[in-house]
Amino acid sequence: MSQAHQANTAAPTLVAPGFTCGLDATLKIISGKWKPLILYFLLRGPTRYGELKRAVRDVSDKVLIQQLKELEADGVLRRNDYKEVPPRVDYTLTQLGQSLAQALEPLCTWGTENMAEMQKIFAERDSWLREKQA
Amino acid sequence: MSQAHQANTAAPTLVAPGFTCGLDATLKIISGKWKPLILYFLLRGPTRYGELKRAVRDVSDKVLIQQLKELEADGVLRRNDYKEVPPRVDYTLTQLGQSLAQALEPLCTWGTENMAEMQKIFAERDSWLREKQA
DNA sequence: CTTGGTACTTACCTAAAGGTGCATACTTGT
DNA sequence: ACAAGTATGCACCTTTAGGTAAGTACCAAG
Repeated sequence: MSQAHQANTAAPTLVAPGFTCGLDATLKIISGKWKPLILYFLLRGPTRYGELKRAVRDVSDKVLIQQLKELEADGVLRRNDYKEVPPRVDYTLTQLGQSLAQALEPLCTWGTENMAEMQKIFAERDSWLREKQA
Repeated sequence: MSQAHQANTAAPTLVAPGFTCGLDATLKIISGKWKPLILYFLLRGPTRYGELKRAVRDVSDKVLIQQLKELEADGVLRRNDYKEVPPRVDYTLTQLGQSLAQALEPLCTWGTENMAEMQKIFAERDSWLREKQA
């Protein structure tokens, strides 16, 4: 019975025994408050930093830059520095990134299609939480 | 703090002006370390709490319960309490939840298909970060 | 009669994600 | 001359999501 205390030392088996499927791997990449938005937005094509920042509303410079770097390190996007004098930089999806961003589309669609439902739910959620907390 | 820029109609337009599409709404629901996994796993059908906990490896009771509650509040899953004496409870996707979970499949597929690439990348990432930090 | 399994709850704590604000180096517009 | 826009870097701070460890009520098995 005593299941040999498997040293659970973060053995990076990526695919956990049986269940987790590839979702795990994907989540490791898109987890970050703005990453999905960034990726999805980049589907529109090369985008300058400033555009991106204006598009992803309410993101701070620090975090935007940071997440862009991580996404770059993860090989889903590429940074293009034109080394011009007022800095000019833009970001593009790699092949990998494009397929990833496309995989996000159903989520976007779902959100759009259920927008109405969502609004109701987000309203109800408050009262629901309050009940439970009281 | 007061982003008084937009004195818009008090109605939170969910879809930010122009860009954000439904992805925003979706992200509000699936953001949570284990939520996508939970949803995706529930595609297999009604699942007891214990099963879920064993399936979603390394999640703690507190958080699992918590995320289940939130997902329930968000109307994507339903909790079934059989009110039996050793507690028996299971969780099922609602119609809404099912469509959401299905929208997650491409992500799962993507992760699976690019598993190899991911492994390389996760390895490289470390050295990449170290370089940049040094 | 102690242990284990069921499905939770609660109090407490920590790591990390994200936000704020300042600085940079250069150019264009007023 | 000075503000503004360009794309960042950095120090600092707050929030919070998530983890830990304990307890609950009940039953079955050893």
